[in-house]
Amino acid sequence: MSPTTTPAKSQSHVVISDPHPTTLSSAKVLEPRWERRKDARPGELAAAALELFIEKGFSATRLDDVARRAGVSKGTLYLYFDSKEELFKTVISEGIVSRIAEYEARMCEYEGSSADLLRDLISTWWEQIGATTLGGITKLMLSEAGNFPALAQYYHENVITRGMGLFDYVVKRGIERGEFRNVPTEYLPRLSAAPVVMLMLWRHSFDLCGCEQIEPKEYLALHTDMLIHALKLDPNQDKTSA
Amino acid sequence: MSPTTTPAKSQSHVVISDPHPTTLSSAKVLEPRWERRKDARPGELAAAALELFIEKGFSATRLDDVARRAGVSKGTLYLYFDSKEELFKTVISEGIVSRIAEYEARMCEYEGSSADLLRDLISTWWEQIGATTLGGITKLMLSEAGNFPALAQYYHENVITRGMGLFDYVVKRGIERGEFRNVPTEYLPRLSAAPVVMLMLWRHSFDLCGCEQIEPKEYLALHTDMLIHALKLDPNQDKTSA
Amino acid sequence: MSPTTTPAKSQSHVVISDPHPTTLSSAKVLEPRWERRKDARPGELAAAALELFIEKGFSATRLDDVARRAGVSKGTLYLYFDSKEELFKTVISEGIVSRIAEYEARMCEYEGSSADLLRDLISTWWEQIGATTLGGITKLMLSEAGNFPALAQYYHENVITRGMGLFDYVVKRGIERGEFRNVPTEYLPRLSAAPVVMLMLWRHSFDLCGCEQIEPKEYLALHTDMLIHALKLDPNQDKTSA
Amino acid sequence: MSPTTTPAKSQSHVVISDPHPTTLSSAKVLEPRWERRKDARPGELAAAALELFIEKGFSATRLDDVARRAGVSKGTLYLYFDSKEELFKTVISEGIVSRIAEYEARMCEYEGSSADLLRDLISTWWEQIGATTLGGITKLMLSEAGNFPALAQYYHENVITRGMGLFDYVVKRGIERGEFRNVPTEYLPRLSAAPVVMLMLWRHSFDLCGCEQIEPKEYLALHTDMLIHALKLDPNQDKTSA
DNA sequence: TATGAATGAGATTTCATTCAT
DNA sequence: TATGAATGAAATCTCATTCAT
Repeated sequence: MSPTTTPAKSQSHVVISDPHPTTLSSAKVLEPRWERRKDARPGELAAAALELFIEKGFSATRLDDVARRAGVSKGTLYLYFDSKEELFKTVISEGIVSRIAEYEARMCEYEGSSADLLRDLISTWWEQIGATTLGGITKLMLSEAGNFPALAQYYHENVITRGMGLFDYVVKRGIERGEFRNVPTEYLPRLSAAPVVMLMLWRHSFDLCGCEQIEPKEYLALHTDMLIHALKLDPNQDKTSA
Repeated sequence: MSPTTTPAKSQSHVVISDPHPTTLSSAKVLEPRWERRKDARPGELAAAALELFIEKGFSATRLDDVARRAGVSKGTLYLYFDSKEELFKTVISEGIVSRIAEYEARMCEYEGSSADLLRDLISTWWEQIGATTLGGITKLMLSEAGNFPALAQYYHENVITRGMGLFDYVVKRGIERGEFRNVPTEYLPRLSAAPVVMLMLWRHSFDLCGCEQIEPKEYLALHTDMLIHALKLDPNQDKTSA
Repeated sequence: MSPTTTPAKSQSHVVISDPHPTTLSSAKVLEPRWERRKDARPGELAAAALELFIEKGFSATRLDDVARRAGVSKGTLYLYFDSKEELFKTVISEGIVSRIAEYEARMCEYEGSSADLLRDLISTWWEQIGATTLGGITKLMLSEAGNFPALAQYYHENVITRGMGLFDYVVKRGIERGEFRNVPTEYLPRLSAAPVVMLMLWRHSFDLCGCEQIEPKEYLALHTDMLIHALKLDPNQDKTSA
Repeated sequence: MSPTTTPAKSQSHVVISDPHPTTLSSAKVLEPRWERRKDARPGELAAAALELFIEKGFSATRLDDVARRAGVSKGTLYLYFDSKEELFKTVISEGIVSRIAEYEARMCEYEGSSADLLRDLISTWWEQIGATTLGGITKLMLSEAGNFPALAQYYHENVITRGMGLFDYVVKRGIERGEFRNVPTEYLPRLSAAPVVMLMLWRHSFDLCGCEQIEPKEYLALHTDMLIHALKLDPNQDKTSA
């Protein structure tokens, strides 16, 4: 369901169709204000829903609240979404508007050192993904994976795997080019990403309760430093260790 | 509410009482019918509830299901817990029966190298915490932090902070004893723990949907290796880098 | 149901079974204390139930509370009463241990003036009935009349009517003996009794909420005075007025 | 919550708002099906609830029944009232829309004899209050005073006290103008009102069970006559008696 | 398109009643 | 006789969904 098309109800396949990235992430659209923004509606609704789903979880979110936050009546929701579950699926799939693709492209052209590429990846990821709505979606999906296995699988394939792919590309590039130690690469992307993901989750959970705040800049800087250190070639040998 | 004491209702405060983690494990009993009365009950109920809360989340779990899984009637739940929310709180605080304390003690006496201690910590943590119910509780608490801020705060103070404390101890020990690089330690424990926590979360979310399985042994071995590598002293200089 | 006979079960008329008369009016019995008072049980239970029914009404009273107040377990109630409703009926019928009969007898022998007899009736009634449990029962029965019509009817016949009968006797005696004005007597007893009844009700309702307290002595004194005044013969005529 | 305003929920305070007594009268509407939506709703619901509360008491009344009697679904009740208790409070406070105020005004202007004023008060009271819903509310409140002390207090202050005030005014007026005996006035209003109140209660309790019916006209006529007689000056003396 | 009153299925909670001990 | 854990039917309350306007 694209926000720029007519509201097409009841999408076909189990999950997700047609992600049109631009809209979900930024719900406030930039029309001339004199005109009651018409087609922005579904996007606004989804945005409101997403916020609440992230805050409270799927079940605990009432459509009443979604409607109120979106500033419409409850009935209006049903003009655009067949059911609460449909809304959820839409919200998730809409959210998957990956800059991942953009970044994939950018990476291929990169010519600097792999360490620098890794640095860039981590900081860019945080800025483009972790700190945006996508961070919340990940937390949401993680919480609801048990209740929406198909959706979770879809999310895994389309977001997680591709996200990991970015890391995979960098570390393999580094190893192949002799810049990094030759560590086993199966879990390396996950390990590289774990702290970034944790930061995303933290921000949408304990951080909210006035618990300990994490300073992303410093936290990620240290992570990057450690990671590169860990991948650095052993100075007095060209073998790897384990 | 300890499973071995008399069922005391309405303990609204969140307190760790009498940790008997074993009771939170298996709820399925294979009696003939409905004749049994003991005071293993509260523990059984809590165990059943915990399982479901972890699987489906708090709101999505119906008390009907909890009762069914525990093999009792719905009314019985109210014999031991004032409300669903109370049940949730109990389940969380009961679960926090940390081996953490045990491990804290053990660590102080440790005399080997800090690298070995770190290795030990990570593998022990996984075995004693990550792979047990506590792992699920963490996922649950992360999901519900927004809905139960007080409980989340409590959990943060009593579980997360102390868990991080273990890592804190080890890395500081290593640095002080000149075994590790002198990296800034503020976020070091988090970074060291992040991959372990991610593994816990994974197991209770995407792992369930038949997504990619992670082999804890190997995953953690790599993490440990990388971490120690990252902390290793730079061989031919006494300075640190950043 | 006489209070002085042996507990005869299953009396004839529509309602009521199993009254254990001796006990209800005074629950604390006078056995040797060394022996666990056995047969006092049902009476104690009924007494506890009565108190609560009066305070909270029938539906709002939980058997749990009755048991607690009587100091027994809930199950015990069922050893003596078939159901909550049965308990209610018993409590009502037990309560009807009328001093009315005694007073009826006393009245017949009275030889003084009818005004004095009226004075005596009012003050005695208050002391013997209004101020005792019977007052509460009246309030209870009035509240529950809609839910227990048969019982209400029974109560009407056996308590209210006979109580009114006392007043009826007095006023008719006064008129017949030329002491009182010849007013129509159909509603005279009710009118004479109304203030006394209101006092009973008040004590078991608004009085409890810290509202205005009524001083029975003075209140009833004024009532008596007014009543006698109202019945006094017109001084300068031997006819009646209307 | 006034029946003519928008249904505002959660007015926990007990306030007299916008008395439209007429709306509390007939709940039975004879529509074809379930198509009607207006804002006569809250009034209809309250009316249905009141009837049942009076008949059966608060606890014994099921919201199911209220809904059925009002011809709506159970859920609809919660559109207008936060809880059963809130409904109760609303019903009580709504009911208190006293003609008392009107009568207070009328009384001040009265110029006839105090005896006539008293006559008028009694008959008017019966017609305007006793015979209307307010009579039932009094019975209800008396029954539930123990369970809703705050509400009872409120009722006492706003209804009972003011009602008594009417009688107070008349008898004091009579005494001051030398028309009545100089009796102590503290309890005089209560005594004057007691028979009228009893009549109200009777109608909503024993009267329903096919017990003895009371003919209001005659009953009240006698009461009035007696009362005036009792207050009449002693003819051949200017002193009072006691 | 948009509303929001109304619905009804289903959730949580209560409590009279039972029954093994 | 007495207990109190357990039950299950029924009550209160919630909320996704519908539909007349």
